[in-house]
Amino acid sequence: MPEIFKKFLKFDKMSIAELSEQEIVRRNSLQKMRDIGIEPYPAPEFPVNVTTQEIKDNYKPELNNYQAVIVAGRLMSRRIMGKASFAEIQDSTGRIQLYISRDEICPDENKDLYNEFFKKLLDIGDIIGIKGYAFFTQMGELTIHVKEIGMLSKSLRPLPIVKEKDGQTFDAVTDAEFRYRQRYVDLIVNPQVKDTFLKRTKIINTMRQFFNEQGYLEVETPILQSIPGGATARPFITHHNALNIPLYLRIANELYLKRLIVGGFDGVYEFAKDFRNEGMDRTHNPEFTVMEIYVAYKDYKWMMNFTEEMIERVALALHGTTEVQLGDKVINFKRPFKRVTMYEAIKEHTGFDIAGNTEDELRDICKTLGIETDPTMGKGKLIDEIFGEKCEHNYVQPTFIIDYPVEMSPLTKKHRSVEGLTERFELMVNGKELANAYSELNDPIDQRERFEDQLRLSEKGDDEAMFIDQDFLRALEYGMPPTSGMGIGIDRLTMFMTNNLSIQDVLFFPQMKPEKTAEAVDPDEKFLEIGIPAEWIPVIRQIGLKKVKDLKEIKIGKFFNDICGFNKKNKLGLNNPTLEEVTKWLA
RNA sequence: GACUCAGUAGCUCAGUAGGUAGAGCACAUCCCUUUUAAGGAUGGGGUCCUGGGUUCGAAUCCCAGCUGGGUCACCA
Repeated sequence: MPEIFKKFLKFDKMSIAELSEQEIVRRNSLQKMRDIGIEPYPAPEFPVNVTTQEIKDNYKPELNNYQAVIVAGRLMSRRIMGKASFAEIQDSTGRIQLYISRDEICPDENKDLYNEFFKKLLDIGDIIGIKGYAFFTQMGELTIHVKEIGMLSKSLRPLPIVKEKDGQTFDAVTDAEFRYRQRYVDLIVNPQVKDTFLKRTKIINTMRQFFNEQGYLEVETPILQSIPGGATARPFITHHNALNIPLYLRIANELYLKRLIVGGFDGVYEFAKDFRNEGMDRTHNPEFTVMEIYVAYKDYKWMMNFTEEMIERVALALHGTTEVQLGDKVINFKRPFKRVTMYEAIKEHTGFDIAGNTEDELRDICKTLGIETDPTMGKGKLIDEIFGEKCEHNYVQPTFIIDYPVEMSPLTKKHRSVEGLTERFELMVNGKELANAYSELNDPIDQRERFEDQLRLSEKGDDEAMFIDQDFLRALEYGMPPTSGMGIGIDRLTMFMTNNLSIQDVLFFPQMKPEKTAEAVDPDEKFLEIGIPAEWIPVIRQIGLKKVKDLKEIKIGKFFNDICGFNKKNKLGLNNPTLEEVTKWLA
């Protein structure tokens, strides 16, 4: 029997033809463990009493502490030297070395636990539990001297092997597709990935604590909305069967939070997943996290102070300093942040003072600056274009851009002193918008007119103009106190705070195209039924024909060539069938 | 959506003016009681992303597609 087929014959499960050599070895080990009485997936709890990090932080030989530790983790490397071995396990806090001596874990005559279980049946990636004591090796490495070792979970798939020495990493898994589709593997083998996500949670916890200290209330509002309001974006649409109505995944939660301010809360906030059916790139994922907060009796100037205090606090909580590395730049989140009006920004970066300019004048300015326009653009849109093209990218250090044109801000209160503007700010960091805030529009008549303006835009073909939310207007008509609200992109904030330039690196599971699922494989019997000799079945599977049905769709000549070619190429030594025989198989 | 780069062993990657597919780690077998990214020896493992085309011959050249990355466009 040719070597190549031995692995296929050990199993008769239908999927076995798909397995790599190493996966087959591991499945064999799994069975052998059971044969010698070791359950590879035991049920009882395993009473861990310490983490590897705690031992590293606190072990002192002179104190003689950590002499009865119980730790559990994933086996990450192994160096076997006869009757003694070194290995590393990794728990949620890091890695630690193990020292295992044959005669200590096998005090009796039977040395199977060491010779069979540890040396042969255990694999890198298996999850084990150990009992032992801490000590330093002659090389000065903190190590656990193992007294007992036990199986907690068998790993059937080989992990990528990543090695490291003196901070230098070897053979790191860098393939983006692999890392995002199998984030669980990324987390196991790339420690800095875990760190990013720990920081992400710390950012959220710091913000939450900041809000709660001031007595603001964390709330939840609907994700399924019948009118997707509060922002301009294309929504995802779904359908509710019982009500037989379309529902939309929220693009924002603004209008619901304001309803709660109407209802009498002084401050409400929500960490919210929003969904937008638009393009994906380094800074956009279809679902993303936003924190929105609304505080009664405040205005946007108060909110600027509040926002910079919050962000400075986050930076300090994470880094102990306000200076944060981002790519080749250092961003300083020390408050106060610079404040620049939109008109000042445009004047500074283009030389044009556009205050009081008409739409036609703005259009001419755009032409001079080389900015493309189209006739549907109104005054606000033109100003927004100029800012976006010529100014935005210049604001690397945190800067509040304030006082936006009214046309771009349908939910914002009109400016207290300047005609045509609103009381709005955006916080720019590294040339990107990080936060957006207003003095909220609470005049229900003005709000209705703004919605109607949006409706007209929609009728002109702008598919992103806002819908009119009649219930929201009804709420405003009961009276909403003067309120300031702010929204901040948590994914972007995390990118800035963790020095990641892609949103995919701050989301555990970024959106990907679905993987093609491997086709099921017909079992041997199906192939035998149509007269194919057993020794040819693996060959047929290897050339990509997984099902008997596939054989009906292939040309006989190609099939004949392929299987004989495979036989020759791999030196299987099989006797090639005749063309007549093959024709019968496929008949 | 446009342009562009990439896809070779479980992982990281070589490779060829078209001519039998390579390394390191991992894996298997054997030797070794304090090793350090990797002790020594031997060995197994590939639909070179998929499908067409050119050719005596394609992993390599051409076309199309799939998946991913980057840039741009669109968009908060």
